[in-house]
Amino acid sequence: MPSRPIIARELAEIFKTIAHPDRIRLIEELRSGEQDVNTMAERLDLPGPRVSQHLANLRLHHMVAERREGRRHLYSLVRPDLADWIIDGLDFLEVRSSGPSKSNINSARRKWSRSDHQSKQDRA
Amino acid sequence: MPSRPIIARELAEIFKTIAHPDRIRLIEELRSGEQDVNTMAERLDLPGPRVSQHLANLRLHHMVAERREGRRHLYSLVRPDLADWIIDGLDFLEVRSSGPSKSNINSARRKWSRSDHQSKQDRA
DNA sequence: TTAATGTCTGCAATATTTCGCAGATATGCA
DNA sequence: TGCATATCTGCGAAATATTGCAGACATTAA
Repeated sequence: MPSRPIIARELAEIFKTIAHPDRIRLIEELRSGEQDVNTMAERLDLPGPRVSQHLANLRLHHMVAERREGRRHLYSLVRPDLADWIIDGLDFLEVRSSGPSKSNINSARRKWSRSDHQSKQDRA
Repeated sequence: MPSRPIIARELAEIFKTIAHPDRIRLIEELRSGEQDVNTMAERLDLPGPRVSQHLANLRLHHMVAERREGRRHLYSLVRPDLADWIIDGLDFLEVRSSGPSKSNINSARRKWSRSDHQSKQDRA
């Protein structure tokens, strides 16, 4: 029974599901808690249908859950620590001159990490 | 300066680079140390050129390093803990009936994790 | 019912990845 | 030099992913 190739396939699915800038931003956005589609679309400056599709993708892989309240669809992370694990990937950012600077990375890590979440001017 | 979208792009690059079953198997294979292309191709039962291309992809993103010894090209992980981080992603495997069982996952985690590396019959 | 709001789906165009294979390059040995 | 071994590159076909947009659906309020 070839369990390793199977596990590799499942892991690849997870990575593919996450491997898009918009989806990563959505996941990190949801770190601060449940939000509806429109709010996220505005905050991330993305067209509504696109946000919707990305969320559908994430939901398909059980990474986010949906809950309806009136006409709004509220999404949340099934496993909030998913956001932490993703950020941990920054450790493996290739070191090259053209990339974001160390300070930018650390600032992103700080902004996105664990506990600090003001919702207003942190989208600079 | 929109640092968050930039970081999200870089993270997405990392995820895309890893998001393929063959590449994940190659990375986990390299966990036990430097190996040449042919050995990996045989052990993973993949065509040589394909292994070569995947490794070139990983090298492009500085995840593996190449060293030549005679006519063989030896590859190794730049950051061995990359393999651990990838395995940690198993935590986020969607729980569905058709997926690999919990026991399979844990067995894979055991096989692939930290310290145990016999090289022969662990490809079952 | 009608209108407005919030979100989703379908579709077609485009872009990106993956794959297999033929042949190129590079090294070592006779 | 000529041949075998080890690996790489190029290229076209096929599979997937992404995007924008038009319109559909569902909920609420008038």
